[in-house]
Amino acid sequence: MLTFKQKVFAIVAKIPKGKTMTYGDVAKRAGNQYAGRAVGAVLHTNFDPQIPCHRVIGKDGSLRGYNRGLANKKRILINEGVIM
DNA sequence: CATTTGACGCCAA
DNA sequence: TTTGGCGCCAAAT
Repeated sequence: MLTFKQKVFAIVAKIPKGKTMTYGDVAKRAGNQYAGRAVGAVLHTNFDPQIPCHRVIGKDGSLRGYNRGLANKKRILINEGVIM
């Protein structure tokens, strides 16, 4: 049985390049439709550069946080073709 | 074990 | 359109 955060990591790691998911979406996939906050908390605690958490953004497309710097995250998203 | 905190999301004013 | 408030969850202390 994977813990919530393990699921979150797995899901985030599965996000295809050039694509983005909202925290709520990930939460829903992780098993809880209302665990958007928890998703953010999990990603915040995880400092693994191998986890493309930069592809996880707010529901309305707003960047929230990033363990490597928001500016970097923004840059990466643009670089991957995720333009709003 | 109980309390606090935060990278959310939706609704009402 | 912007601001404020409420509900929800898991991790950290």
